[in-house]
Order: sequence, then C-alpha cells, then structure tokens
Amino acid sequence: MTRETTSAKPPGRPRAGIDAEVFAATLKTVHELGYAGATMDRIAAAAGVAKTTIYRRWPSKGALITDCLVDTFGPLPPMPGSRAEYLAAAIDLAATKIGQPGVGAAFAGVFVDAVSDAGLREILSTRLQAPYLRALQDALGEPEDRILLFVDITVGTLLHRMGMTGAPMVEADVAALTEMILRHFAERA
Amino acid sequence: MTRETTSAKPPGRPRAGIDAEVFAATLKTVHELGYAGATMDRIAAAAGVAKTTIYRRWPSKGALITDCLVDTFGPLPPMPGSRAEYLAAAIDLAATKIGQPGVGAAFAGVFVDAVSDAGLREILSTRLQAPYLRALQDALGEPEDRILLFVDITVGTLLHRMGMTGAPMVEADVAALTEMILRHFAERA
DNA sequence: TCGGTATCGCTACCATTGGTAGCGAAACTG
DNA sequence: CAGTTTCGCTACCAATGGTAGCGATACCGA
Repeated sequence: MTRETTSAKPPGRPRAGIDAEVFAATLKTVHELGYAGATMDRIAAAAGVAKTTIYRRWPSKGALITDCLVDTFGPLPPMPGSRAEYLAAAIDLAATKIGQPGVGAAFAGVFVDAVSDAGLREILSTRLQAPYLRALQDALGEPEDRILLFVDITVGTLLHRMGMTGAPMVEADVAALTEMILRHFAERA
Repeated sequence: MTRETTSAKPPGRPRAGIDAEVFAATLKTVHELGYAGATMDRIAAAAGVAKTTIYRRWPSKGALITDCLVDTFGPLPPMPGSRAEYLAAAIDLAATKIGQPGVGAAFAGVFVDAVSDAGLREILSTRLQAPYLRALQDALGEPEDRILLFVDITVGTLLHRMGMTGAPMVEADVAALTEMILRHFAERA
C-alpha cells in the first residue's frame, strides 16, 4: 500500500517509510485532541517526524487525513453469497471503522472542511468515495443514485451519531440500522 | 425568540435588535464562502455591525451559528393525525431547512467543530437538539434510543448528501428516504 | 437639562495554526 | 568522491478567532 509501483530506481536519498507512523500518529492525535486540536505540529511530533517532511508528501492537512482514512478503511471485502449479505457487510465495515478511535472524528472533520474547499472535495471524492461507489455499483448493478443514497444513509447516520455523542454507535442500533436499510435495498430497484 | 423574559427595565443604552440581520448575514456568508470562509469579520461586515458587537452577544462563532440554526429551524409543527404523518412532517422539515442556502453547510460546520469542543457540544445539544428530541419523544412516546436513531438517520443522511455533493437532496431521494424510515418507525417499538 | 449606565463602532492587538523558504546534514547511487 | 534527493530544523508569513480599551451614543430617572 505504501510502495509505489514505479519500478525505476531514482537517485538520491530514498524516502523513509513513515506512512504507517504518520497515519497512526494522526488517528491517535485526533482521538485525543479532536480534529481541531490535531495540529500538524502535534501530528508531526507524535509521529517523530518534522512537519516539513509531512508537507513534502501531503499537500495539505485534508489530504493527509484523507489518505489516512483510505489506509484505514481498506478495500471492500469480496462479494459474499447474497445481496443482503453484501450490503450488511458494507454497513458493518463502515460501522466498525468509523467506531475506531479517531476515525470518526477525522472523517467528520475532513468531510466538513471539504464543504468549503473544492480542491479537498476533489481529493476526498476521488481517493476515498469513488472506489467504494464503483465497487458497490459493480457488485449490486444498481443505478448510481440508489448507491449514493445507500452511502448517504449508512455513512451519514454513523457520522452523525459519532459527532453528536462523541461515541460510536452501539451494536443494537447498528443492527436496527442494518435491518432498516436491508428492507429497503434488499431487492433491486 | 429574541426577547428575554426578564421583565425588568435595565438602565443604559438598550441593545439594538440586530439578531435578524446577523442571522441573515451568517447564512448568506456561509452560503457564498463556505463554513471556513465565513469569517467573523465577514459576517459582521455583511450584517453591517462591528465584530465586537457580535462577540458581546454570542460567546463564540459556534454559539452564533447554533443560535442561527435554532432561529432557522423553528419549532416542530404540531402533531397531525397519524404517527406516520408526524414522522413524515419532521423529515420534510429537516430536508427543507437543510436544503436552504447556507443552512446545510452551517449545520455541518458547527457539528464538526462540536466534535472537538465540549463546550460547543453542550451548546449545540442543549439549544438545538434537545428541544426536538423532547418534542419527538412526547409526540411518539418511544424510548429515547429510538428517537435518537431516527434523528441520526434523518439529519445524518441529509447532511452527508449536502457535504458530499454541495447540493441539497433531490425530492425523489427524500421520498425514498422517507418511505424507508416510515416502514421502520411507523409502528411503535 | 443633566448625570448614570450600558451599548455601539472602531482600532489595535494577541495566540494559534496551516503552510512555506532555506539551510546544513544525511543517505543512497555510481 | 561527486551528484542527487530527502531529512530535520529554524524562521517566517497570512489568516483567523477572540479580547482590550477608547470615545461616542442612546436611554432612564431626577
């Protein structure tokens, strides 16, 4: 994940493999101090890396957070037997990841920054959301607007709970949410 | 809404009635420049008021936005005939208001600021969310966790759409969302 | 009309934070 | 060793939320 696919051998000092440390430091700092409190200086310090080094790799704080989320979420699990199982797995993945320390706050933070920053919105949409939309569309064969609604409901609900209470959604509520969504999306449009 | 209930007559120069102008300027500025671009200086300028005057009434930007939202949303309409109609009316109110220029962005912005600011979370929860929770609970007679889930789904979905696309949810999707929610919440727990 | 009081607008100011420039040192290739 | 690139560091800038203090202004009561 952290290796480029360019097989050339560039001259000069090679880049140190700091992505894992920086991502971990980012989530830890956001978890402890919140999105606003997670200063680039603090993230750099927590990662044991100079701030300028971070800015050499990520053009902005939003881009760093986005890549951190991409790294955290990972790819969607492969399509299991039924449509319902696939949808349930996707909801479960979202709930699990968003509930991890720092992930929900980081997601919500970059999400809102993106509202007022077209460049960041582009990054967020391209790097984080688009792959999932495509995977869902391929697996379900549904029109795009239904996929979008599914994502809005799933992610929006989980983030809202995280933001309002500061704590991830309890399992019982995730189950209720899943049941409601499945009843609506189980059969094709 | 903007008048205190203390019926005493305090001495000194009375406060000018600027709430309406400030609220309008806030939404207009957020709409045009986004949440991050809506500087307190710019809001004050748009309202034709000094920044210090705003800070004399609202202790922080988050508090101002919250009061602006409280003013925008207003009270829930009275309970109509059926439970389903009441739920549908609440969803419709949320969708309509969040779709108004600046409201969705302002909501999302203050929402995320609240994640990392306990004081603001208190303000947001007390002044904006609590009244609606109570009204819904009184009207529906449901346990609190179900009310919370209903609000998470409704508001979270609408905000997520606003944030990701920058545009309010189209009517067809609101209708689909309403139908899904009603099927789940129509009968009591 | 005049004092008391509280607000208004204004300017100046501070601390924080995202982001940048430039430097010498380090690491790798050939 | 020369060339190249990255690293850490310090210093720095612009923007922004928020504050302090000023003279001016509007209202009340005597």
